Amino acid sequence: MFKKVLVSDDLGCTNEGVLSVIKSLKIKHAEQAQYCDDACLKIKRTQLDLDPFDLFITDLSFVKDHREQKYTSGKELIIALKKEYPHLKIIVYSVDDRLQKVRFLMNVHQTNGYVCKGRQGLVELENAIHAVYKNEIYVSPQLKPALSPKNDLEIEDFDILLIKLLSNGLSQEEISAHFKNENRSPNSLSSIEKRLNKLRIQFKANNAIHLVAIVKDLGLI
Amino acid sequence: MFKKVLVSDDLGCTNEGVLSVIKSLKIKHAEQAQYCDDACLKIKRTQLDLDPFDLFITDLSFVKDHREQKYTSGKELIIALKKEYPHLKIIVYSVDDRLQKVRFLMNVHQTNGYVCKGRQGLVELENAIHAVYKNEIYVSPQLKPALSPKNDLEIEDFDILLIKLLSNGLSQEEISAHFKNENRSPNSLSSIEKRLNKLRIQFKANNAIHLVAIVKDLGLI
DNA sequence: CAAAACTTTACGGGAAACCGTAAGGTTTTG
DNA sequence: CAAAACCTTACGGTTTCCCGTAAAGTTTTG
Repeated sequence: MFKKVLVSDDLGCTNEGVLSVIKSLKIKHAEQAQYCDDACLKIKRTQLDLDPFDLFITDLSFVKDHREQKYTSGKELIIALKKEYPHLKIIVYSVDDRLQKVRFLMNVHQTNGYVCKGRQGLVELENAIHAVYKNEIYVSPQLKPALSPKNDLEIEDFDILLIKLLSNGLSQEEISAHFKNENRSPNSLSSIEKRLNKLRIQFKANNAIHLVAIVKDLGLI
Repeated sequence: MFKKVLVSDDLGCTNEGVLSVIKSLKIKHAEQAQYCDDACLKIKRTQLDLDPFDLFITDLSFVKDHREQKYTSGKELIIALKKEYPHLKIIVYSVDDRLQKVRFLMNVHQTNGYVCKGRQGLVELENAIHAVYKNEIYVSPQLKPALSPKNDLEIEDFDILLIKLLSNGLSQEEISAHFKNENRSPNSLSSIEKRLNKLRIQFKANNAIHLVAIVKDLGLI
C-alpha cells in the first residue's frame, strides 16, 4: 500500500475526514495542507528524499484569502505536478462533477483518480486508493460517462469565453472589438451573433440573459 | 458540556471531521446523519427519552438523490425543529456565507450559532460549541456584519423575483404581463424598466445580462 | 385638506440584440 | 483542381432594451 500520502483541501474538516480513511488503510504517514502552495512545497521537498509522497489527494477549489498564492486551484497544481513528477499518483476529491473537468484532468493530464464528494464519497475514495495503487485509474460511477469517447459533442473554449465576456457585461460589439484586439478569430459582430444564436438553440435559451443564467447554473462559466 | 450531539451533513467526510472535534471536547455520545429526514427522526425519537440530543450541528445544503425527502435543506429542518423544540441548541455549519441567510436563521428563527466552513472552520466550530453551551449565540467573525442592525438596506423580494424571471428567459414585456396576471403591482413595463435600472446601478452592472450574472454569483437567485 | 414627496405609468427616441439572407473565404473531397 | 461543404463577414429589418421626461396616482406631512 502507499507509504506516504498528502491530503489537500482548504476545509480542515474535509482533510480530517479523508485522513480518517487513510488511517483505516494502515497508511502510516499522512499529512495535510490547506493551501495549494503548501501542498506543492511539501511534495517538492520530499521528492528528493528516500521516501517521497507517493499519493496526493486534492480538492480542486480553494477559497482565496489574505495569503497570496502561486497556485489558486487544484487544477493548476495538478498540471504543474504531473509535468514535473509524472509518476506521482494523484486523486482528485471534489464536489465538482462536471464531465468536462473530469475529462480534462483524466485524459489530458493523466490524473489517476477522480472521486466526487458526496454521501458515498469516502467509500469511493477508499476504492480509488486501492485502484490507483494497482496502477488502475478510478472515477466515481456517476462520472463514468465522462470517459466514454462518444461523449465529445463539446462546447468549445471559444463559446465559453464568449459567454463569460457576456456575463461580464460586455456588449456584443465590445466583444467583437475585444477579440479583434487579441487577434482572435472569428471576431466580427456577425460571427458573434451567429455563435450566440447557436448556443441559444443548443441550451434552449430564449435570449442572451437566459443563456448566461443556464450556463452559469451548469457551472460552465 | 453537551451530552449528546447530532451532526448532519450530506458529505460523510465532513461529518467525520466534525465528529473528531466533538470527540476532542470529551462529548461521549455523538451521532451523524446524512439526510435531513434521518436527522429529524433521530432528534424526535430521543426528545421523549431521558437523554435527548442537546446539540444539533447541521449543514444547510443537502444534495438530492434517489431517496425522497420531506426536508430537503437544513434551513427547512431548522425552522421545523425550532418550532417544535425551541430549547434544542442548533449550530449551522455551512459554506454559505450570505448575510441574508445568516440574518434569517439567527434573528427570525433563533438559531444558536452559524459557523462558516473554511480553513478555520473547525476552530470556529469549537468556539461556537463552547459559546452556545453558555447560552450565548455565535457567528463566524466574517458574518458579524450580518447581525449589526444598520445593515438592512435590503433587496426586496420583488427585485429578486424580477431578476429571477429575467434569468428564466422572460422579456421585460413578458414579465409585465406575468405580474398583471398575478395581480402583482407594480406591473407596467415602465416600472419594470425603472426597477431594473435601479438594480443595475446598485450592482454596478452594465446591462441586464451583467446584472443577472452578478446576482447569480452573489447567490441571491 | 392641500402642498410636497414619492410611486407608478405612459411615451418617444436611440442603442443593442435578434434574425434572415447573401456574399466572400477557407477547407474538404472526389 | 474544381465542386462542394463549411466558415466568416456584411447588411438590412424587426424587436427588445435602455434612458429621459412627463403625466397621473398615491402617501406623507404640516
